[in-house]
Amino acid sequence: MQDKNTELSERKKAILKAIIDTHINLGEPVGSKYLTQYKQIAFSSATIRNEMAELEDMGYLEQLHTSSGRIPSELGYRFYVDQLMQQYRMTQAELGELNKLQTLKAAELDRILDRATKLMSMLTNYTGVALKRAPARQTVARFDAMYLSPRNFILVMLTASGNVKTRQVRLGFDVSRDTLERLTMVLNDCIAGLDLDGITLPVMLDMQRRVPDGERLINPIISAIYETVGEVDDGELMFDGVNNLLNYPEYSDIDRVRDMLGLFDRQDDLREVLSHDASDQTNVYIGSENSVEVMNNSSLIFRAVKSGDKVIGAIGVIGPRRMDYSKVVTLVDYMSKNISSMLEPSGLLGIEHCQDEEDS
Amino acid sequence: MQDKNTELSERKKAILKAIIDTHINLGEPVGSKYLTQYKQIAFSSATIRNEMAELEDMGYLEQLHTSSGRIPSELGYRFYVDQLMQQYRMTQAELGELNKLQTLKAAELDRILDRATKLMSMLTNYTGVALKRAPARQTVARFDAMYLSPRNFILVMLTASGNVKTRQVRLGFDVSRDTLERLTMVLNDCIAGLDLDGITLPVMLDMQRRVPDGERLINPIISAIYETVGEVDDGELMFDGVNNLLNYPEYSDIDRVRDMLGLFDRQDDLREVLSHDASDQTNVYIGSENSVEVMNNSSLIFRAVKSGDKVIGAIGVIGPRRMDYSKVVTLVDYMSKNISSMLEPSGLLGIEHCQDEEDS
DNA sequence: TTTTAGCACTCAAACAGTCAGAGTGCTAAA
DNA sequence: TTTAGCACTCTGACTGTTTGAGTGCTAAAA
Repeated sequence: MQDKNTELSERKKAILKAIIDTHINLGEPVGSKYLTQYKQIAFSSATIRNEMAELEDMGYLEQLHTSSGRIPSELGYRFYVDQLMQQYRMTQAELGELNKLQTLKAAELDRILDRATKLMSMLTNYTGVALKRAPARQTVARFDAMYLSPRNFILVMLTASGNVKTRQVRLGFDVSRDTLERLTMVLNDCIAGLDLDGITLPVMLDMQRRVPDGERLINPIISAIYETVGEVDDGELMFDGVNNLLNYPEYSDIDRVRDMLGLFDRQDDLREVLSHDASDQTNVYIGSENSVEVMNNSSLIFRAVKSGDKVIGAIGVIGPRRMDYSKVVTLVDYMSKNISSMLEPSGLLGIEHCQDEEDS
Repeated sequence: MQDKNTELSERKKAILKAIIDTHINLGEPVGSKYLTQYKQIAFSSATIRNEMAELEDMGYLEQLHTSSGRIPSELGYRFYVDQLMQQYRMTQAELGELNKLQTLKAAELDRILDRATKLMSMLTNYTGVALKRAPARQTVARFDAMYLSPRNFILVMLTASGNVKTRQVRLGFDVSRDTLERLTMVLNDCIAGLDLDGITLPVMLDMQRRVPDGERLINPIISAIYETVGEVDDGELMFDGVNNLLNYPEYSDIDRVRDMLGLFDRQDDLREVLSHDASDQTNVYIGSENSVEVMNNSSLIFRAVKSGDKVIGAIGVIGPRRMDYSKVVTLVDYMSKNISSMLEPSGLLGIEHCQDEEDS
């Protein structure tokens, strides 16, 4: 066992890099003989073998059994990501696809992230993920109502974070257009800006007094609001291209597939990870560096998406441990910056003191 | 080969039923000896063997190899579903879960179907699917706008089919509240009720004249409308519990899993099937009765969901061919009727001649 | 001192052979 | 018409063998 502090020699680095590069490509253990074809490594297989043995002692490589080639260990991948891999150069086609996102410049964040996720999965052939963060507390900033018929209307709610939620309300009795208008006014007046706990009995009684038919009307409205806004909303998780993973032999085991599908189904683990970073860098979690157990054989690369200084989400890619780190890091980087630049802070949360101005 | 027209003897029916019941339970070929434990079949294994051989000749059973037990053929399942299986009795727990859906009585169809899908997958342990049909032509019945800031507002569109779509619009210049109000009025006046092809140049020019700042304002608005309403919308497909399927040995083959995930990913095949039935009955597609090739080893049970006479969607379950038909048919039946009854026609599409009344 | 050729060694994967067990079809007796 | 019994078939589990890829080590070459 050699001293860990020893810097790796250039030759060792070259060999390690070559091993990881080919393993990422082919997915199989790499043997000493195979490496002789690289012109950067002009030595016999025997020499390479010695180096490989040392690299294994140092913890950068692993062997499945005595007579198999080597595969990179997590430490190996880590070193590769930190120091070895070369900058990926995006193709024109890739740049073109990525820049298409600009078309959605004026659209909602949901839509942007959704498209971005699809794009990432398409360009990388892994699974694209994105998280839209939920604000700490959901409050409705503004109410509006759309009259349909005497017993039907649509309640439109704009949350403080700039989301729009709608909810159809059906009543057992008739309501006039005027009443509806009055209702919107009172809602904006009394409970806009309050979080759900703020809607106390006195508030409700007050509203009931101020709206015609209030005794019958207010209660169903409030519960509609509760249902819609109060939905457990820890942030929306999106993903695309889960079945891309099935093309990699790493996921040919049915249990692995079950694990991954479960991960995407339950969502909470991923959400936890993705929302737990506000830094201005691209995170690379290799295998078990991630605390989520079912991801121990996968890697996750993601980066926060910001609007100004505010983290409003994250976008990333999940794939096998032997992922094309160079390419994925570059793409995630570019994509995240791209989206962030699309979201000038004035745009998305630009609700200007709407409450004060509202009342007639 | 016996005459197919011959009615099956009672004994044959009992044996066939027993075979299918146990195969559905255990998932393995059923042998003659195993069947002797049923008290309804009080014969020796030799007798049963003879009957089984005949049932195979008649096409109801199949054998994987000479010395294996029998499994039901598609014809066998068909006969079972049509004549043999007994009525499933829902448990109290199941009924309770199903009836919980009533809480959403006043909610949108999306929400109802989404919950219903989850419920179906949960109760059956297969995959629940639902389709919300798209109307023949998407038109916006009503516009509304919510002012956020001088350069930001939210456009709320109510489609003719009762859906609400929202779209944030960000402008490069300031717009006043009054202008926005005027804009809504003009939109409702000029293009509400029109389908997208109806928005011709003259119409747009007219609108530009009638709104302050119209030359700059109308164009981005129209393209926002196009983008939002014109999205390819063949009906929304939802599903839940895809990974339930992984628990069945039928799907332990990675290619099968890939096929199924692809089916849910592409959506169009399923959408095609689910939207192609307006009957008042529960459809049972066994294996290759379904034209979708990747579903040849699965079964699909679904039923249209109606609002009055109008078919507005469908709900169903996908599972392995040896599905618990009795249970699933009963649940799908109940669920579909339940939802249909929640949607009195007056409720969901109850927009009453809104266009005429609108103008000031 | 470093590199390399060569050789013995190890292990997985593919293949063939054997065996037990489950289930069958058929025949002859009940 | 039913059934006991037997010969037969096929799968799956297990074993042993072979092949080939790749290794570590040693001794010679550079």
